[in-house]
Amino acid sequence: MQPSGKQLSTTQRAVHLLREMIFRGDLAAGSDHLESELAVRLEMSRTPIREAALTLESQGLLELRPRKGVRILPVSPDDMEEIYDVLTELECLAARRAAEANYSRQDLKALAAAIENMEHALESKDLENWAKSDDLFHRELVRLGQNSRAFSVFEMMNDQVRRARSVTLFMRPLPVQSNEDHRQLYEAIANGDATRAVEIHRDHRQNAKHMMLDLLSKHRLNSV
Amino acid sequence: MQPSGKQLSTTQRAVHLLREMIFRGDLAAGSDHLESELAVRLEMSRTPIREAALTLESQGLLELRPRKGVRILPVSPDDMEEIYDVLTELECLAARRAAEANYSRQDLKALAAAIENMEHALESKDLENWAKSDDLFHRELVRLGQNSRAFSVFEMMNDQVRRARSVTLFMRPLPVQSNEDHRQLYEAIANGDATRAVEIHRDHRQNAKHMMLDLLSKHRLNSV
DNA sequence: GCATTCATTTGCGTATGCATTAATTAATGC
DNA sequence: GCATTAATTAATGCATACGCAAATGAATGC
Repeated sequence: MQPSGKQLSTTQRAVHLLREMIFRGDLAAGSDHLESELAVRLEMSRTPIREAALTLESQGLLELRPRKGVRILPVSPDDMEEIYDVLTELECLAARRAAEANYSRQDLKALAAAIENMEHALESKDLENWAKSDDLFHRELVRLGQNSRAFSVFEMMNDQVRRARSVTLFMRPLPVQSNEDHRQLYEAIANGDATRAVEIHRDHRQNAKHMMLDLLSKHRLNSV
Repeated sequence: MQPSGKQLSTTQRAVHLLREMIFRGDLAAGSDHLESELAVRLEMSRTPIREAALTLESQGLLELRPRKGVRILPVSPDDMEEIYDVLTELECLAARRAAEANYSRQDLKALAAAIENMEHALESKDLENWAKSDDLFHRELVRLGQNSRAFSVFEMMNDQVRRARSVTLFMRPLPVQSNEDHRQLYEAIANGDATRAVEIHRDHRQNAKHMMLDLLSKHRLNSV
């Protein structure tokens, strides 16, 4: 949502870089890092590091602990459950509002495109791309819900899920049902059937949650 | 949720003070304030002001605009609708989880106490106290939902509603139905009837939203 | 008198410095 | 040898300093 033709401030760069480092696992969950250490690593002074850390702290990605440095927050299965539950509600809200909004098929074409991409990816068993399109689908769904606050909370929490999913992606069975759910949701929205849209999507999300939790527990992943 | 026996850091004080100033209307919605101006006003340097502003920005209370100072974000009726919609979902999630949690009446006593206070306040037409207890009820409900993320998003958004409600409190009819709703919700939770709990509370919240929006529109309050 | 350009001001972004205080290690007593 | 306390270290929280860029105002040309 930033004007893209702008050169970012050092603080903004710090936010981006730290996020990436966290998601790439470069800064492992549970690890501590001194502000000054990060400063040399990103070749900037402590100030932008601190400001970025403050931002990321309020986004729930890390924690500033005096004298211990910033701690990358691990996400436990219980955390995961919390996150999925919140995401479920926000996405269902979006689904309802989207269905009520009388969108044309044209308005929904990004959603449809995401579904097609997922189906193609699934056929060629390209899980990475499937995950990417799945993500896009959910994001587009929430965008269609037209609630900027719901959207920003969604983005925040979805980031955490993404991290967990990148770990479990190749442990799970092929997401055939998932694609089917999405297509049904799309139809419900296009038909303006809010009740059904919510019903489908709530199930979809709860299934996803249980799948994730089962995987985490089966593989003894107590934190991601 | 801070350990209360602790002396706060300057930055934390700045956060608290700025919040208060915003909610008391001391910093009016839509107004701009230079960092340096706030610094002298709170008798501290720019650094903690900036850090506090960054925090409050990510909580949606204000916006940092280079060279224009921090801008206290006005809340429009559309914003209000967004906020109510998110709150509705999060509180309904909490209601469902609370009902599923098999709480004893003992566990629910804070909830019951809030209801009683509301009823007393209503009898003596003490709206200020009614609002306070109502707030407590909703907060306790979400707490019982046992989802820390939902809780913190709730708190964030509830702050904004509180501001709007303090303006409209004396414009509205006596909240008789509201108390009745709360009592029914309490019973549903105590009886472990999740479906009914959600049903009641969703209605309750949607009514509150429409009441608020009607008041804002009737009184031409385009921003709070 | 209006516009355009140049100078000036000013607020922010970032760096740096410093005092405070927690953590760690050394030291002393038992 | 262990515990308790003193000394040292080190990281943060905050203050301050500074350069840049945007906004404002002055000056010059037409």
